[in-house]
Amino acid sequence: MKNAPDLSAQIAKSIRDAIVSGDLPIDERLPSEAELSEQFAVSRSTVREALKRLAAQSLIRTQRGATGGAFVNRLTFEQAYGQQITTSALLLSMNDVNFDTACEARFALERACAPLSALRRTADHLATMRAEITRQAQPGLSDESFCASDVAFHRALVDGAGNPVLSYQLAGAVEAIEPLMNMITFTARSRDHIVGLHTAIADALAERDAPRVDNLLADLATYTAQLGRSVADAKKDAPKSN
Amino acid sequence: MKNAPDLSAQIAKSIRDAIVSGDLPIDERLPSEAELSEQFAVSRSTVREALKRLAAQSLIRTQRGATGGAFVNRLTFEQAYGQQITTSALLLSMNDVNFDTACEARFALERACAPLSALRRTADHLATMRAEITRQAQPGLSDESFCASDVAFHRALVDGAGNPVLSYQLAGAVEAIEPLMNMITFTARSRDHIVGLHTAIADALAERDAPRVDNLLADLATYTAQLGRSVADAKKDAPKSN
DNA sequence: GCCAAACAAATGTCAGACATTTAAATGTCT
DNA sequence: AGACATTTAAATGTCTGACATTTGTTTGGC
Repeated sequence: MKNAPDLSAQIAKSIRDAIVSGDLPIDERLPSEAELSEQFAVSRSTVREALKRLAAQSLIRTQRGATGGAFVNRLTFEQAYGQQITTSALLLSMNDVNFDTACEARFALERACAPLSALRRTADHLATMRAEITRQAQPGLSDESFCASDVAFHRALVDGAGNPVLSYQLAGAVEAIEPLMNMITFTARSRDHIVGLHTAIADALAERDAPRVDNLLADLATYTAQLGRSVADAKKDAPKSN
Repeated sequence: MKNAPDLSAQIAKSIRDAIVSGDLPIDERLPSEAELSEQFAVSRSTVREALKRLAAQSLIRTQRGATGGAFVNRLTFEQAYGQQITTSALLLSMNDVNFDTACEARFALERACAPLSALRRTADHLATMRAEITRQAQPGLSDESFCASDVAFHRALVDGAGNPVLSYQLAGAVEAIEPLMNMITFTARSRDHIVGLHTAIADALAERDAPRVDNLLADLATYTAQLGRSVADAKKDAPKSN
């Protein structure tokens, strides 16, 4: 019944627990690989594999040299963002999550930020949003760049809420959808529509008009879902041109 | 300028990119460690360290034996939940995120789910919620168990939205706050109040009354934030009894 | 045809060596 | 004494080769 995990996994778990429980405080140096291999009564390679596992989760960082070693790493919001985004993107693509579902989740969460963002957004956030809107309106822009700018716009909106935890949680929802959106071809007309909504959202945020932001986001959600559906339909009509 | 990363990190990145880009499809077998070490012109240990990194991210799984090897792993929602929760919990504790901030994020996101949950919740979700309410009302319950039940209640609410992506994103927000909530002492009166709100929320969901759910969640958010603040104040008055 | 034994291929583990990096200790010159 | 160069030591990074273990496949005997 028990599926005995590898030694390296066991050791990684042991150290991970010590970190999570706060037993090993931030920036604390772990014993050297040689010492760990003695403590756990395994070879150095096994210890190293365990440490690499922890490093992959950003739980530790390693330094070479005389005063080097493995140190408990303070997980920064930046690092957590990165992990969140890759995990989310992978989750979506590997489980064939349809655009509708991802879109619904994204806009539901984003609307949750809207009131706070209307309250707290700074001039900086507004400036970022307007800059992205300008980029989005440029004629020669590729679909990919358009999507990237879209993400940046929404990131600014979310960051405007001034709550780093919220920004972190939203990172996955907002960014992971980008690959899915990249499959959409944005016509000039649809771009116009989106840019119009973005402008209206920025204006409403400028006036700190939370309800209007909410309404506009709802409109944008509906419109985006429509775009996605039209792509899905087109695919159904002409399947596998390969 | 260039901070050359370790070979094992480079190789991990290389393989990770191949997986993320879809170049290596799900359940595809990677070359054996010996073959990889030839391809990348490094030793087997280095390859193994790279593979352990990927395993720590649930990107691959390994099997021993004749037809064994490393396989591209389908990231399940379950696995992603787990990663999300540990990362979120660590992020909060390591960055001394205050209760207010985490609480605000949590309830903002949860309120985003409310309308969808009112629309789609099944009898099952309601039953789970009512069962947790019953548990929460038991007199002898420890604070820890009370918190755990609280989390379960809110998980059911979120799951009621019937959007797995939403559930995934919320997992971090809802569960990671548990350690912070565990620092609160729940008096009989505060438990009564919370149980009352939970009951009202379940009732409103039963009637699919989205606006009422939203209002009640707002009340709960306010009340929870108050509780947290009182704990923080008490700490400020009597610092470091140690 | 079936069962057991041998085989083969893969990961898991170990031991020891050497390479590289880095900070600290030491030595030397002014 | 202070500045600079050199040596040293400790740690991680990498390589090599071996053996252990697991597991599917093949083979052989009946």
